[in-house]
Amino acid sequence: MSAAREIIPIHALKAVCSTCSLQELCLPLGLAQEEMVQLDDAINQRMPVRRGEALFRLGDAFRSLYAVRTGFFKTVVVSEDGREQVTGFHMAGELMGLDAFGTDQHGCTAIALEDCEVCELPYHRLENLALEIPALNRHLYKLMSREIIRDQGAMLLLGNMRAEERLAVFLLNLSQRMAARGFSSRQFVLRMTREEIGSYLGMKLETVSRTFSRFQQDGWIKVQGKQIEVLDLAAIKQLVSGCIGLQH
Amino acid sequence: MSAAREIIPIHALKAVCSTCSLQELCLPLGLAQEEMVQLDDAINQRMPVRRGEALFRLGDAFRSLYAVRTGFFKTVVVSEDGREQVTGFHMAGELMGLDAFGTDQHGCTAIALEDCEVCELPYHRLENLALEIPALNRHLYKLMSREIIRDQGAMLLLGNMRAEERLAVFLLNLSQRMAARGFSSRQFVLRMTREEIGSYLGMKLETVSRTFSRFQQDGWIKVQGKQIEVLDLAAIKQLVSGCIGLQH
DNA sequence: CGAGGTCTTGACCTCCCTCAAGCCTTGTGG
DNA sequence: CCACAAGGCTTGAGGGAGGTCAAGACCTCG
Repeated sequence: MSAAREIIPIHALKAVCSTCSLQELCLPLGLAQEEMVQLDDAINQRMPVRRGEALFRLGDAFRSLYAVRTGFFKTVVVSEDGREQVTGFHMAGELMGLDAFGTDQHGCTAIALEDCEVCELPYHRLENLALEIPALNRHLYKLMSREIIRDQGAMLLLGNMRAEERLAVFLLNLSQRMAARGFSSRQFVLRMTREEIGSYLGMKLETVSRTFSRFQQDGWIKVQGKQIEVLDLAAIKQLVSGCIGLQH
Repeated sequence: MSAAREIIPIHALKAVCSTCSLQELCLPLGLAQEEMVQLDDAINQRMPVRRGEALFRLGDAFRSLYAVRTGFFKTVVVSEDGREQVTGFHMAGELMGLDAFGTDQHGCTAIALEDCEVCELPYHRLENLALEIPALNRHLYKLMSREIIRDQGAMLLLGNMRAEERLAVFLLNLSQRMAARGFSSRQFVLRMTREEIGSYLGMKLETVSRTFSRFQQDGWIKVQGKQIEVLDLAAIKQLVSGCIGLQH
């Protein structure tokens, strides 16, 4: 955790929102050009995080939000008796730490599933800037409420749906998020293990594996370890139709 | 709970935070006296909502947050195929609508489980006031992040815990929230049906009923329909120990 | 007082978990 | 560069928690 924070990029480039390719997906969405330049000043340079490292941990003092620039994170909540629940997977342009925004402690742990880069958004600067730029303040509200809605979708998924449906929702969601970032929506690599998928979806890793196999037998997908190819999107959508699922 | 309703002053005035008995639980928490008076101006008079009525519905234009003054609400998300997931129960001092804050549409439906009164907090006034009062703005952030954490606790509950544990967490949580409002933590009336409890906890109403019966056989609680008496709090806590659960 | 909603309880069944064995992939050190 | 270890994945067999279906009791409210 502390390791990550101390590493400084080699040619300390400052990340700038105003030229970032992710601006349509990330914090600056909807800001005017001049406001975005103000935001640039409030953001710390790109920080690398190595695979397996924690960006922050549950209970850490909350100082900053983080935006994923490249790579893939999971966030987890751990109960006292050691049960771990994955609460989300996060890719480029998505913010982490909103569950602690305005408080003094992080409410979950964020772990890099591959080598990543993040932008750091120090809270006090962001707060001050938000008070000056109403559009930014409103956008922060919006991002947080979107997170609430996402979590409520996850509750519906965990509370009401069967293993097949859960995994279908998961695949569809991932596929859509890949597409939104300009990657193929039909072929992608899972960055997380079966166990992590299972934890997120409330099922055991064996059930995840079996369900993948069944989807493959049905000709819906092709699975080769972490490599997924979607063959019959319509069939998967059919299964999920009527579910609310995991909008991100 | 119904007792609370009778406390209402007869000369129905404009709701004012600065004199409200719920201020410690509600929006004004942490504001200075003068700031609270400003907040008074931004709040609409008490609105009654009849049992069974919707305060707002999923998809409705978002115009206001609502604070429960008296009574009891559920919020639900309904998927297209009609599956209903209860996402929360809300009692005096708790805000509803945060999942839509800063957006233009409500993300869930809020239904009164008994005759209720709410305070309406129009968004545009709240937003303007928040830009003037940093403490209020920060408190709004905090309320939203608390909601996110609460939902993540629910995810852990739905994803990892067995029926017994879920119901124990539910009872404990309710008991604590009653206590925080000055009601008995040992005896209370469930305002929701078994089916609604089940929906919230991701189990069927029969399982809720059976689990209540088992708790009663074990001497942990006494159940008479909706009337619950907690007999052995320690045993229930024991069952829940190590779980994160549903902080509110 | 009766009707409809709510709750309890029983019997049965199914989906998913558990346990186990073996294979595959990845990374590391000789 | 290969070998081996360790973690990750798949698949099978069996069992159990909770779902489903059904019947009847109990409220509660018009």
